[in-house]
Amino acid sequence: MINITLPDGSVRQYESGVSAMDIALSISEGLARNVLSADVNGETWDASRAITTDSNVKLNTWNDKAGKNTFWHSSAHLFAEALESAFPGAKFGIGPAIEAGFYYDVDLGDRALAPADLDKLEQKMLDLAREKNTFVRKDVGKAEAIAYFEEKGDEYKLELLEGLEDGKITFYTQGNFTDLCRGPHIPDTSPIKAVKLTNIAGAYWRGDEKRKMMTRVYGITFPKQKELTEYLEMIEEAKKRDHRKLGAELELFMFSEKVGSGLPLWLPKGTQLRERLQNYLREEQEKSGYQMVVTPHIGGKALYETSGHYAKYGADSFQPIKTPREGEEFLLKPMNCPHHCEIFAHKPRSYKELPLRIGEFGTVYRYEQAGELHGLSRVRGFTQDDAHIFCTVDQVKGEFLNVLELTTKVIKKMGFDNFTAQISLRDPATPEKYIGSDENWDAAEKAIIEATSEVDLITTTALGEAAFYGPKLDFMIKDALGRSWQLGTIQVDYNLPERFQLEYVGSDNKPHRPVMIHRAPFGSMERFISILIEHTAGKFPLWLTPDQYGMLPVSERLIDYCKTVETALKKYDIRGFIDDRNESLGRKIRDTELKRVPLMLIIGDKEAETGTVSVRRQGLGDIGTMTVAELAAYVQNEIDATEAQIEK
RNA sequence: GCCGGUGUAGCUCAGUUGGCCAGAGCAGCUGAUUUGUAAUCAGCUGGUCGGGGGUUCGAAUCCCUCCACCGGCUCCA
Repeated sequence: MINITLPDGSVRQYESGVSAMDIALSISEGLARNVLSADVNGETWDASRAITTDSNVKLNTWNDKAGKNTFWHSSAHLFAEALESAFPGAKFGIGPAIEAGFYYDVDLGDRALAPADLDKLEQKMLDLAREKNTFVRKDVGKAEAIAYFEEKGDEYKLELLEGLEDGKITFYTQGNFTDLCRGPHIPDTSPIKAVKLTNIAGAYWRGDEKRKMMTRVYGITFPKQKELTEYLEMIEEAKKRDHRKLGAELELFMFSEKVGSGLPLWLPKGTQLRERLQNYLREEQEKSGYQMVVTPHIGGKALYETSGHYAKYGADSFQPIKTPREGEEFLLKPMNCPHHCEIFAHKPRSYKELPLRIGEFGTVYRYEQAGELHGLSRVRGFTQDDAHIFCTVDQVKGEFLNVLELTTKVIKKMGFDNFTAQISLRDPATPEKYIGSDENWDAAEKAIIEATSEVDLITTTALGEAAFYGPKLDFMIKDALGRSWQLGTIQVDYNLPERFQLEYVGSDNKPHRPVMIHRAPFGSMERFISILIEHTAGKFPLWLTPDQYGMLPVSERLIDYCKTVETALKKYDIRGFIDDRNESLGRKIRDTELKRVPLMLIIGDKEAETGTVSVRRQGLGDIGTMTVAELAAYVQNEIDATEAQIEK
């Protein structure tokens, strides 16, 4: 008998060789029907695989991430089976599960896959799924595995086999398809009830552009048709919210071929939004002890030689700007840190000044590859909500706490409630890859871990993801559609203080090297706004939106009254515009609704006589007649409610 | 940067077996209308068909090349 420990801590006894499926059956038949795979001592296994030692077992269903992964990976095999039956002789690369669904890289030789083929393949997958074929795991020797794929003529699988150790190779077979695969898989194909092949794209074999371009087919599957429908609706909604589309419609920003790709031009509405956001961040940072600075958009080449960036990135960056005088060269600044280092270095610093927090909305330019550019999320010129904190090793933890508190607050204020972070540490196996002393690294890593554990923040830890110059923390948020986005970072840096020979005088009257912390909670204004647009679908919070109201007179003769209301609202810091076009009220409402202006103030003779406005809320409709003072209270109340939300 | 796709008016889109002056709706302008909770009516303006080169009697349509954008790949100090 062996002891099986379940996630709730309960321990049950079973015969050795029991499978996760058997365990599920012993609990309930319903559970057994839903089991897709099981985590056995932290490793995901087939539900049918025999367990022979005392183990911790967690049963994975569709509701678990691991369950979905198993489901989608098995779906990739099902796709491969369908593809092979339609295109005999197809060769297969890799076919993993991804965040949403799966893909499979295939080589069809001279044949091409057309979108019309996808419909047929989806149907074929459903037909095969209904056959309820079991996924059969088989251990194979390396020689046998090689013989199988040589016979099949699949050089990709042969190449994958080269990297695998004899004795650890497994095949999985379902129906007529056998694949080299570590597994695990779902018990059989029958739970796959809804299939959508979403996209065909090119992808290099092993991500190497010198190697063959394969055809990558993306797909997603579900145990219920309804879930597929919902997923497709979500994709549609995402398309509607695309910040590139909304940015153009709401006249927030534009691009010009003449100005250059990846260089956004901010239009008046977008500028209002962005400045309001910056002002808010600036105020919050000043409250947290930051001092704002402004530095130029270019810097002498020597600055980047000192920082080391020129050696590392110079060739792939915007090339130096030359002056009429011989030999002078400047670079567009790709980051603000060297400038801030110079600010630190401009006078002798005392330990009493630390932590010294230098902040800047610093515009930087990076020559991103042409194919990388994407709306506002990936651009060549952008503004970081940047700051550099110069402090002692002992102060690192406190500064992390300070930044975490600040970031949490501003992210909440923007209306995001799903906020997490990833801690990136050294890979302990390769200490030679990192600069800085072990003691400093240990202290900083410990400080980050402690700081994150002291605040209410869900974190994951990734070993080996640290930069060579220090550990870091990356912020992630989920938007209204459940999509994850990476925002900014906090990064400890031992490198630049060294390179710039930065020093402060300690209480011992001796020079010491400060630690530098880079931090940009949003990452960049551009990228953050792109996320905010998609999160809110262009319906920005009342405090932030460019126009809070549109005033819509029923007739042109009411424009004078509108102007008196406008003046009155200005006194309450409520902003908006008067739609004085000679158009019907219906037309004005429609246009204002589409512009996502939150409040429509409808002005007719009744309102003019009684000194009121009739208020319509975007997306909701008429919410009643108010005086200016009542409207001001309504607006203030909503803004205060946002603040109250943050305090929670 | 690589693979594939797309590029016609400010926007959304018609228009290719190569053939009269390249079309529509919306937007814009002008006029009429003075409007009560999601599009008032009429007239008018607007395009070197992404740029350049070529084939042809003739090119939006065929070829070459460059650019931009889209979907991926790789990359992201």
